[in-house]
Amino acid sequence: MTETKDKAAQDQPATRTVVIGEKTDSPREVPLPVPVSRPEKRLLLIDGHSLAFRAFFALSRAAEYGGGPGFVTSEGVHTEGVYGFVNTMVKLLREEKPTHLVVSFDLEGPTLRSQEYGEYKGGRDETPEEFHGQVPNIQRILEAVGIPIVTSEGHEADDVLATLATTAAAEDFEVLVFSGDRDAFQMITDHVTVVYPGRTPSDLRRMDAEAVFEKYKVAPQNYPDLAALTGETADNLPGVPGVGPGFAAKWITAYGPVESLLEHADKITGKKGEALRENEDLVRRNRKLNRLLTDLPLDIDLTDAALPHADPETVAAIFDELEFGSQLRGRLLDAFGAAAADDDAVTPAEVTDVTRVRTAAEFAAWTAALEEGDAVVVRRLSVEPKAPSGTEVTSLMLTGATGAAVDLVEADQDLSGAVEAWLADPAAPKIVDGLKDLYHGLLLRGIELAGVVDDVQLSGYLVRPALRSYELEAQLAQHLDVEVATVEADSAAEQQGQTALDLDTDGEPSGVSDAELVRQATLGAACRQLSEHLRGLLEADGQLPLLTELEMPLAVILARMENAGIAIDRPGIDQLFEDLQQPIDQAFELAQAQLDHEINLGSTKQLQAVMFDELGLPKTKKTKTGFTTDAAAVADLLGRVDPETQGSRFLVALMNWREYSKLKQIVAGLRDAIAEDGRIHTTYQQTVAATGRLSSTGPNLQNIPVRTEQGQRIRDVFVVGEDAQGPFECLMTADYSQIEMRIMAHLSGDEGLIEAFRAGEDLHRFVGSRVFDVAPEDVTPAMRSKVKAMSYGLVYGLSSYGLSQQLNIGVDEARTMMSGYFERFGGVRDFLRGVVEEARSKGYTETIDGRRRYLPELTSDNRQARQAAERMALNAPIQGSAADIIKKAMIGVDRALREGSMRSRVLLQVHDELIVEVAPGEAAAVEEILRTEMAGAADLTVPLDVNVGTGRTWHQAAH
DNA sequence: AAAATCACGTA
DNA sequence: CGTACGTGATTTTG
Repeated sequence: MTETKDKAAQDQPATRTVVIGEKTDSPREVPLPVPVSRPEKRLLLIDGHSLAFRAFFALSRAAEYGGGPGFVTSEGVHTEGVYGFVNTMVKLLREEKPTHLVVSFDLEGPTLRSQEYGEYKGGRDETPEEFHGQVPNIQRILEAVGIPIVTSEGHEADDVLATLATTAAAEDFEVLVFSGDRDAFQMITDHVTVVYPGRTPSDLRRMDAEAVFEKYKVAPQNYPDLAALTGETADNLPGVPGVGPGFAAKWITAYGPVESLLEHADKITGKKGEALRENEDLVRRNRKLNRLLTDLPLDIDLTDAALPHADPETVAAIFDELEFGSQLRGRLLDAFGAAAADDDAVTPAEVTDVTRVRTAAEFAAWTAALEEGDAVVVRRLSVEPKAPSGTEVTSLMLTGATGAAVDLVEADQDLSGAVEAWLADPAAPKIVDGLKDLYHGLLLRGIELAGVVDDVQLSGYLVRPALRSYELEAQLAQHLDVEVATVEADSAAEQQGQTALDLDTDGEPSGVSDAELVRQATLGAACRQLSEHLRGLLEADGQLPLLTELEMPLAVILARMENAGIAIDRPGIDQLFEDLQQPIDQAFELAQAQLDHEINLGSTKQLQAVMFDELGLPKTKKTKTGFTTDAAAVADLLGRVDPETQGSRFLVALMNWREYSKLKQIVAGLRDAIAEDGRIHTTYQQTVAATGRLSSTGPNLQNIPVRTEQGQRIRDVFVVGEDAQGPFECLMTADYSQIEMRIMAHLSGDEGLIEAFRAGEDLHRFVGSRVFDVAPEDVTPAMRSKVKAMSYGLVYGLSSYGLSQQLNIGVDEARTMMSGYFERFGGVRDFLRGVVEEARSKGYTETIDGRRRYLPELTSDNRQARQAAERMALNAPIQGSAADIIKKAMIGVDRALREGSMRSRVLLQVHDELIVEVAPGEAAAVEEILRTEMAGAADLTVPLDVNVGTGRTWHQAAH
């Protein structure tokens, strides 16, 4: 057994020193201090002018390249520097996570240095006209956010920063200084690090003593000595002619800093020595000028520099004036909302007792040490931190009270057998972090997994279904405020080397370092805590069954579906791809023929210029960047212009080009996704949709075209395939008919709707007859389609305006229609109202089975945000209940297929549809199962109607 | 190079 | 000024 100890303490390198004045009588050791880390007391100091100026030039140049108007408001105010400043500041906050922040600016007027040396910073180009006024705007933003600005009459920002850095370091702050002036390097100590911008202001480098020495071969405190010798062009300080940084560093190493060096100037031979002796005064003056002051009397208390909470409204007002977008605004507010909140993160106790299990005996010993009934956390232990889904599991970290790392690839038969038996043992409780992926990854090795009692991704998703990520570390931060430090890059690399050696000598498994093992075991332990925490929340809200009876069983089914994939007709898809090229070319040429210059039909920007300027077509709905050219707008324009015009011909060509290009793009994507087994294996995302739906990626098989004839050709290349036992008989599709409207009927209890479904009539005809007050047989197709649009629209929170747009009718007519609808189906209206009301007071909506969606925006002061949340509140219980129902159906279908020992298997789910690959002779039984299980998945006040079809292809199987 | 925007496919 | 998604091309921003 190998126990690893926490290496961090041993790895602390002794402070390096460098010697200067080697050739003098009194050589000195100068330390290269190692930066301290004070995550709870980290002060960021920014040289405001320096940052603004760099940002200004970077963005001016970008604007010139782009040829666009760049950063100018409609009033002609330039904002390059302001934008760049805020952007970089936010980036600094995100990356460096300071707890305190101060910005310093130079003041107008003379400084000590310019009095000393009239040409100081002379010879610079005039400050560009456009830059004027940008610093005051930056200061207004800083004031609005509440960030202290410190200046000092007669001194430069760098002196202010140096003074603050010194004061703060004395108070044990970790200080980060953002400055584009290399003179700032002299501030570097163990407590002070300079963040120095590279070519662009956002390319930031942390310069500590080591980095300065690496680059200039002198310790930071001697950087000014070096600069005094070489001169500083930016400050208009000439240096000793012919002396560059190389020689300067050599001299300093040999003879010490400027004063000492000049005393020994006679010892330096050659032309350069001569030059030095001739320029002694110059060097002394340079050294005097570049010395930063650290004792200015400043009027600031560092406790006032704690990161403030920005007031969104004040920020919004200034941003509006400067015409900045919402992205930057959001990031700024995020930085000042989030930064203050996460500074008290807890570091969990490390699990340092980790065994690299190599034999079955070792594994038995490890499992024997487990407490009876205690769940073990099982996670992938991969070298690649983010392996794509559907990759084999090669190694595992098992965390109980202690950790066990198992390399499944290197394991001998005995060990494999023991581990596999344990993994498959339903009586050995396990907690996982991503059941579907783990199950799938093990399945690829033929390993069964059972006994899983919790998946923290799924429980996290049920608790908070709208998070961006359910990655373990994100959830630990979110729920437990726990942070597990990453392994330092160099110590990791070092240890990698060690294990690589081990591998050669005594067959050490997996190239994972000891430090990384400790980290992974620690994450495992934290994962169990998270599991307990989330379980408590789910229990309290009565949502535990959603986890244990819905999402977890489903994860296993999804893993098998992903693993199965769906067969593709190779020659068919190749043929289809080729066939699509000709109509694309033809449409392109037709479009091109209407113009006198080349066009890229894929460029919205070019399309806008062509359509609205050159061809003079009427303006469409506005988008953020101009006018829309989307399909609805193009169709609308086509109906309004003379078909004999260039404009009309162009639009027709554009529509065709888009249709065929889109299809070709989809076909290309599918073709590229075909695996070696001739099948496409999508990945289902079980934790992304806020409503509880699944989604499908890589490729998305839930948005394969179906509406157009060409689209159906795509569904024809999805074919019945085979498995190890031979070919299957056919594909079978089963879908719910109008499931969302049925849920609406159930939830609303509206008698009219319920009657419609119970009678089994055509829903839209039935509703149409009520709304338009005619007999069902007198409902015209036009009436039917209007009613259909409205019924579906209601599920999405459609407004009368939206309905009028959709149906191309007046708002008045739409409004009349809607009130007519609600008059006949009052239950629907009451339900929709009630849903929003209840969600507003409770803060969340619920599906029939209790799946929640939180909508805090329902009480927002911002009307747009509030109304958007209201629409989500209308839709979430309906869409979410439908999602729950088909998930239950999938579990039922799977169980029934297994109980019947059938070979047929579910391949795909498309929200309200299942696609099954049917084995020979099983078609009738499978159809029966699909109908029974799908229809029986929920007990609503209306029946669930299921349509089933079969065929050799997905298209043919549709009904 | 990464992020945002637009457009468009599905339920 | 209709919900929920994912993908790809182009443009913008850095």
